[in-house]
Amino acid sequence: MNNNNNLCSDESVSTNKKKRVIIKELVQGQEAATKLKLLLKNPFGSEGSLSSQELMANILRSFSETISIITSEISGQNGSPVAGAGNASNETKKRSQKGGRGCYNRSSTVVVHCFTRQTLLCVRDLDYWVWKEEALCVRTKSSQAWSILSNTTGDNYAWRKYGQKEILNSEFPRSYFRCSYKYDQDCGATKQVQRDEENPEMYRITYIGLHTCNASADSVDWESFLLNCEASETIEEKQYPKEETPSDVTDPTLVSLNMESHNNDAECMDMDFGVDSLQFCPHFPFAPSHHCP
DNA sequence: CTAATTTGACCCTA
DNA sequence: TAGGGTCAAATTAG
Repeated sequence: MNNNNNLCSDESVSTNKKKRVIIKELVQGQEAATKLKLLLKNPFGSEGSLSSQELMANILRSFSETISIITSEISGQNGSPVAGAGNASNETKKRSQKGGRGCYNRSSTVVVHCFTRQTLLCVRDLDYWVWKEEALCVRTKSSQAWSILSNTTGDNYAWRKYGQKEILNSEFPRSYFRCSYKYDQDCGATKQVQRDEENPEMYRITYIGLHTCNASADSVDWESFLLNCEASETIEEKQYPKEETPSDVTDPTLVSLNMESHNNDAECMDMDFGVDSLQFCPHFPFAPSHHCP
């Protein structure tokens, strides 16, 4: 009885919190859109004001955040971003009990999430992003997944590389990263990084799962990250550059900053992707939501 | 010495 | 059975 009450209460608090986040994001998006409108009237802007590209990035971020929250609510993944991810320590125990490597928990492997085709549809009008029309299927555990093209592998998160694979018919290997706090804080976020075939200077980065760790980037960090962006880094030839920690990220020349030619975001959002769990706007360079405690 | 990366093996899905 | 994702021992870096 008490447990039920507590559950209802927790659920109510969680729902209210999400509503506040949604409202906040929409208000921020609205403010950014208003500024953009004024900026279009006065292209030179005032000193200290954000550029149209930065404002556009803010607007997209707000939409992405809001859509992510709403869609995760609808799909019933509320509050537990990655099925199985929260059991990292338990899985470790299971593994050690079994005593073998690569022992998968069948019950936690539920969804094969294919999303490249959807991304292709969404960005097909962009000269800047040219996606190969090959199937990219990511084996996930009921997690959200989204993909970006960027000239840097760094972001505001700390990652630990745990694998690298040669990919069939692909010139470049794919690297696998997990959140550095996977075991400390049961964070199940992972990402895959691979040089783009057609633009070898760019990295195709696929984020899988949401961060549940306390080390996640908030919007303020993201904005400073965006505003402090510098020129492109030199890409190492032999290996991917080592992952930057949150303190030494210097080059976020973001994909969203190259979106001038894309003026059809509404179409992007309204598209019927045919994938129930699709929960992202692929234009946005970072994870659409990091709902950390 | 500790932490991070590399890399071959193992396992799962299509 | 092939291809890709993950593990963990070995190696390297700080």
